Amino acid sequence: MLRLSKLTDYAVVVLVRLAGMEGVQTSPGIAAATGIPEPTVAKVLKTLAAGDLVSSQRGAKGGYRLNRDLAAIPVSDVIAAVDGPIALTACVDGSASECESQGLCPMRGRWDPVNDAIQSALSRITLADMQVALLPAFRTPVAQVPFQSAAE
Amino acid sequence: MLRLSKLTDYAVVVLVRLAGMEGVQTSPGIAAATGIPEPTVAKVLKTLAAGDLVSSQRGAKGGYRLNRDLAAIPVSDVIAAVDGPIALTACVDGSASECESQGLCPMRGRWDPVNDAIQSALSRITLADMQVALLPAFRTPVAQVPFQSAAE
DNA sequence: GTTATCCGGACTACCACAGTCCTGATTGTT
DNA sequence: AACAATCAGGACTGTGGTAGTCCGGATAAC
Repeated sequence: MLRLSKLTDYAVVVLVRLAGMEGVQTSPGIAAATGIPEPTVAKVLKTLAAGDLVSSQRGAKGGYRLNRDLAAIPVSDVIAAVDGPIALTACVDGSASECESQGLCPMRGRWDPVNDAIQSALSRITLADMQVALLPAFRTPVAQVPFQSAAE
Repeated sequence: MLRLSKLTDYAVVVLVRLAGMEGVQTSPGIAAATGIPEPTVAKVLKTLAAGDLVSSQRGAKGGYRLNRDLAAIPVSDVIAAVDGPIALTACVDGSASECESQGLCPMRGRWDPVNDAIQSALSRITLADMQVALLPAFRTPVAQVPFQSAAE
């Protein structure tokens, strides 16, 4: 299923929100704006800060600020920051230390072309691309909106 | 991390092995040849049979046979057969039933372009491509095993 | 000094996957 | 006809990672 962590999705939402405002924004503020629970938002932001996607400012009146423009952030960067390096299988690159029986370990550099293809595909899609898909559905008041099955 | 299930990797190994022989092959035989535990091989083969990638023949002298050539099997098909439909997030396609608050569900059709890009990339890589990366490493130890089923 | 905020962990509950096993159904062989 | 070999389709359990929360400490504005 190629599962992608929910945190990564949250990260995209948070980053887009971060891009929409001027100054720094606080975790609680973003949480309120996005509907994502505050502790989770905080966790995501900390992760993104560690990945150099956002900058943080401590203390009162502190908050987070986007480092680059949305168009300069490929999805692969977000995934790498939140979920770690993009790799389909356990032992792909450097972690080829203990692959059971070294000789016939089924996993080899075999998935490398696949990894590369995915990495390449994800590098070409930026958050700006995802933002446009987000806009029509977003911005709608949380209230009302019985069932706006927009996507698809 | 875009984790891919181990079963999918096993599936590739099994399929490549299946392509290397002429007649039908049994689960125990493939298990011995690949080093993958027998029950796991059986499970993978059953899954692959359900996905129409291999055909099965019951009874004594039964076994499995590859349906298409390796070059005609894109990786995406294997992943879809083993891990289910390729989708990065939980609610992408039909499962848009209960996305928490319907109004501001962060996940939308937003990841669709990403999904499409990955799907497209995976469709262009076939098992034949992965086989070449496998060959040099394979063929080594554990050979010797005379798993030659009785008559052949 | 007080307050608001980020930092960096530790921590728990849960769910999907990995792997095994069991009971049938099918088919060739004796 | 009985037997043996094989696949079919489950159920089942242990483990690992993810999701989500929370706490004490550091930093900076007022």
